[in-house]
Amino acid sequence: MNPQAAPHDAGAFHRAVWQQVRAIPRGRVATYGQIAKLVGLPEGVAPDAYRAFGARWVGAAMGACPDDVPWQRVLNAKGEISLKGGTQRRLLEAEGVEFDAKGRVDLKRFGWAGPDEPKQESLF
DNA sequence: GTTGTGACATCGC
DNA sequence: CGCGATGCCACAA
Repeated sequence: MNPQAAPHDAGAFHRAVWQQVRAIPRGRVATYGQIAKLVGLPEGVAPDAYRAFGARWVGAAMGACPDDVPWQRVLNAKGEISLKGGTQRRLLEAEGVEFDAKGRVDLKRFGWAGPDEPKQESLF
């Protein structure tokens, strides 16, 4: 159906994003690009376009995500919070995520490798 | 229907 | 490592 139309199911896409965000273990963070990649390429969307704006669609989905979605665990590629205010940071700190002086998280340490990565917490 | 902006990523300097 | 510029889709006014 919709061989070429495939008008990018925003509803299904948003849902897929939320589902993926829910998979992020506590005390772990993921980037928008990571989530976008895990969700996969929506039908009818060019890989280039997805690479360029997929992460943004994820962010857009976050803006409408239900409360049961740990949106706070989603950060940008720099490991920093895009939103202003200190709400998100405080929520992450409550989970054990550390921030540096620049307000950035060390993705090498708290970055989520993905669903392939076991939920173990061998941080040390 | 056009214009503008966005919870970003990547490349170059 | 930081900053600037670019890419390109969807949605709101």
